[in-house]
Amino acid sequence: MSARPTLIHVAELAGVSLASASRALNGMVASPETVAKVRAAALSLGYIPDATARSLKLGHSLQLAFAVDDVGNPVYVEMMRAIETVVRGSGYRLQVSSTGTDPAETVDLVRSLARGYADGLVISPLRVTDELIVELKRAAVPVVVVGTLPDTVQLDTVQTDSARGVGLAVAHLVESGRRRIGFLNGPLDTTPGMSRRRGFVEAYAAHQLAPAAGSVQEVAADFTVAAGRRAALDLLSRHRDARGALALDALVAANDLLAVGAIHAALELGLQVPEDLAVVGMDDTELAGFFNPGLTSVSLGSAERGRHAAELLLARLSDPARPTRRIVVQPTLVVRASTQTDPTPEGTVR
Amino acid sequence: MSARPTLIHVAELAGVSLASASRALNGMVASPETVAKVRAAALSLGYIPDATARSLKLGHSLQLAFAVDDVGNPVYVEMMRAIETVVRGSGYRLQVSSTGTDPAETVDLVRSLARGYADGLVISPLRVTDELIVELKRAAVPVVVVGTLPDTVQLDTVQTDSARGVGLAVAHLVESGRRRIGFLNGPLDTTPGMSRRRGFVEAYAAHQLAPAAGSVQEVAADFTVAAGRRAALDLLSRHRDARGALALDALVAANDLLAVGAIHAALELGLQVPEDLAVVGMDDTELAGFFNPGLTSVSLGSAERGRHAAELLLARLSDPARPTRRIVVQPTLVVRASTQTDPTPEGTVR
DNA sequence: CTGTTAGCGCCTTCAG
DNA sequence: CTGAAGGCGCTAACAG
Repeated sequence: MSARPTLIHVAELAGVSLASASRALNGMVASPETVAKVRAAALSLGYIPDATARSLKLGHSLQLAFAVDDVGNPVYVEMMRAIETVVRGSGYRLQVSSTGTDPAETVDLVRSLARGYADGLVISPLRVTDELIVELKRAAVPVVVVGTLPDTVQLDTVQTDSARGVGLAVAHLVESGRRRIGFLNGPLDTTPGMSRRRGFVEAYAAHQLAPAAGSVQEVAADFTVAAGRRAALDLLSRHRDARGALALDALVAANDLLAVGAIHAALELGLQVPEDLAVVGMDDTELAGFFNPGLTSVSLGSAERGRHAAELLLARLSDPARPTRRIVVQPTLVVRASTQTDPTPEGTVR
Repeated sequence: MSARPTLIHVAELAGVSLASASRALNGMVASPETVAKVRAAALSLGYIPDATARSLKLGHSLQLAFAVDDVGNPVYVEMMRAIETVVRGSGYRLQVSSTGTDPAETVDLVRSLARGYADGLVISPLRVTDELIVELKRAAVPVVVVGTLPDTVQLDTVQTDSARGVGLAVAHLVESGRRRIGFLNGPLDTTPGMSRRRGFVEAYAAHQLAPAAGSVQEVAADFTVAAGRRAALDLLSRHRDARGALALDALVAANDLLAVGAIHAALELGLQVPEDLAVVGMDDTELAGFFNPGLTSVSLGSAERGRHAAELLLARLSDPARPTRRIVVQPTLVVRASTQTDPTPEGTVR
């Protein structure tokens, strides 16, 4: 393999100058025969323009980035699809980065991404550290945050009221006749974990639910099915008496993955869902619709949030001076079989 | 906002030369006081080095790319995690691109990605067109393909024998006493679709299964749950007589997503899984383990394939001249509740 | 240890 | 319509 051909080689082979070659390939003014010669030369050499050099010269890369903690979570996949739908056609390409749970990694990623590799960034961080905020603000390219930030931070933001979402879940369970409601949360050092906990505590008080013996709250190690199963196993065994009777009749999980883990745990313990234990998830991901039993879930409008985020980013890209916006998407409840004991489960598959 | 500070501004403010500023920031030889001055200047200006310029000069970006048709498919998530595990620590960062089903998009992506934005690429394409192969071969950076390529193509490759995988599934069902086995495939213009079909036809012949009335094969529109449900609905209704009796007692699905869709369809029709219909998936994704009922699935070693792909890529990066390798990962069967009528379903959650 | 200089590959005025 | 020349921001020789 010889070295990659550059525009110089193409120009030489075509017998024209570098400038003419560039113009010919980019559709600028050039005589038809020059275009033909240059095209032929480029083809025979297998010439591909260097994106890096192009970006440096042009000042943009036509790439946008979407950064999340865990692409394995379907909620981010839905967001990504929505973002991509908006972005496509505007000439940008989207690339996804999975940052992992380490906040330092996220900061690191933002730093490098936001300086050259992408023209804009949508980020949905689980853990918002001060350092991350600093980095987000000084990023060289526009950043849109999907999630909650301190009010003082001036950044385009799309958020949801997940505390209210938990409230919807609890209210639905209370209406369905459940009173001994447990809460399966994710890590408390995350923004979603914090706000969901607040939502649960408030709802618990509002409905005057009596605290059971032992805490009805359990914190999973992360927002995954495996962690949800383990935490649910702990929570459920803690609330079982010697005869195996369960002191809990419902569970609100902080997201669908945890909810699925919880259902799995319940089934392992020989419990029936929803008869013995009703389960509500959050995010209303595709998973909720096709799981068995169908999972009642609080939609946090992930697709809508993604769409808004992409639109905000595009808008800022075309007008860097526009005032920052903060969009709030309201949660809605989607009822399925996991909380319905009557015989008509809503076999919806979307 | 003023223009972004460059290294020149830092150097000026620190009262040193451009070169010294560069050296000071990159930890090259420099006097302690120079380092201090430059650091201070950089900090006060909020200087961030331009990644594009750096890449152009250095000739590499320290970024690797993983391109798949649909990041929504958990099999790719597992591959990605494995790749990331290998790549991390070698100094590269991984970015993911979801190309969508359009082969032209994929070609386009390879073209741009493989010229500047990344130093290497792992790609797992569903549809391998001649044009894609051409593009893969002429890519300016090393490419590793996860999937099957024509034998003549000289590229590092990691593949699996999915035809044999289908064979394992059919054999298991036959051993479990099933004889009227249907096949739920993905699109036939995809590499996996083609090879799985071959596997099914061969297995069908090998076990001397009698063809039922009407085709026992059905092709879903794509490899998703929704498409699987729809196709399964078609297939199952076609094999039901007027009294509702099912002429099929088992289904092999081309991946876990289709299998889940099929189970959903079966339940909608009032069938019991596995009593009325046993279902086998492929890929043995996390989904298979926590679905209800647990999904028997043929593992195609997605994590292992990802690991191999990453290692091949790293190896080629450090030695571009090494001979190309072709690694084959063998499928294995993982039995769970969806094919077991006896009362001990293997509630495994991994 | 430091400053000067020459590019990385490309696009784009500016003259011709 | 074409060619020559000047950078985009950075790093790596090369002298001093």
